[in-house]
Amino acid sequence: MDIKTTCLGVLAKRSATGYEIRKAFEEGPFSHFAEGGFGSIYPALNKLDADGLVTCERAEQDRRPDKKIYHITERGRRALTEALEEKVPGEDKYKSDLLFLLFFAEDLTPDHISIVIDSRIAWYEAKIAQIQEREKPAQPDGADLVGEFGIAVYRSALEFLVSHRQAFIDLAAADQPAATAAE
Amino acid sequence: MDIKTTCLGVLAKRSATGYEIRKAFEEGPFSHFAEGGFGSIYPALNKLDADGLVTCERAEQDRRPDKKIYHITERGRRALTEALEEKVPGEDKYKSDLLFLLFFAEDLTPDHISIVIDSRIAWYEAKIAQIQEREKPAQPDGADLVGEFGIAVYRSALEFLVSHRQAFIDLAAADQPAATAAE
DNA sequence: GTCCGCATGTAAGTAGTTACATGATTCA
DNA sequence: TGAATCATGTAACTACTTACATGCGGAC
Repeated sequence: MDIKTTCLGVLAKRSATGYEIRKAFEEGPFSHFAEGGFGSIYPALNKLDADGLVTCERAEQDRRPDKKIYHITERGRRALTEALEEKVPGEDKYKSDLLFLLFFAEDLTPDHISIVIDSRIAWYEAKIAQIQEREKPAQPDGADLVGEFGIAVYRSALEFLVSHRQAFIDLAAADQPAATAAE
Repeated sequence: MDIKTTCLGVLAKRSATGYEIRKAFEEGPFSHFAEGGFGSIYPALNKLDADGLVTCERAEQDRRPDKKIYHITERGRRALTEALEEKVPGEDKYKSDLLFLLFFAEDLTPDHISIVIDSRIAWYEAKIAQIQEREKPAQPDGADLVGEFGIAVYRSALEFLVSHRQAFIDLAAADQPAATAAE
């Protein structure tokens, strides 16, 4: 999804400033599939405004620069559903730097492999905890179900890493006899 | 990973032409985390050649245009390991269009949701089957372990979709009483 | 006789990242 | 006094995608 659509997605849930949209990309439930810095968010909001998909409300603040609170319009909502319905997302490339790296485990040092795997394990644990923090309502909505999806996938990745950690390290150790002997 | 590094990754496993690299991105074990069309592969190979990270062997062919078979050099191998060791991949954004779409299940039609979920289920099944086709050696290498990782993750995503398919469809149906009534 | 696979490339365009620029407030 | 948070933006750059250009061979 492009940055305009993801901004529209955040605004469909609640009105927000560019700054808040960025926080949503970093922390909230959007952090699992959206990203983007100020350099892409602000131009995107300006374009959405020009296209009439959002409106901009200027809010003066005490001893702070003005906020620009963006609200989604009816046309914006329609544009979002159209963007979502227009294509069936056929696949998700992992495009995972971790898998790419582990693919070449034989060519790396055991040290580096263990650092990488351990930090990823910690990251998965933190992510799962973060999603679980939000209490589940009796009647879950799309966001809740997507959160459960995330937990299921993160958990299986986490378990795999925990159980295969040593195997990857052994691979790295086995293929570097020269380096090990030299030191 | 950028296109130059992924090309280098393919060439680290075996020498190949630009055309074959693209096939590797589409079919082989690289298809899980690498992608790129001719428009990015050929310029990347030229740059790698200019930088001395690969060499280019011209192979004449019977009644066909010349092939350019690229081989990785020692410097290329070093550049690859350096690229892999230089940063610890801290996270993997799903950047998943599917999750983004399901997040807004309430705003979509039950029909669209079911099409999307069913096609994704079929895709996961095909992917898992494709990875399992390669027979496992007694002594698995990085590529084999990464394949198992992929299967574990795909399988948990698949199971989640199968078991929550109806819940997503119900969400879409529940929030569109006006549309349903109007028709 | 038309489409698919093999084979390589360029040019124009899109999208997004990174770095820069500004400035007040609050907390340690 | 220095860093972090709030707050918005621009300019330059990087990287990749899409469309175009060319052409033979083989299968249906």
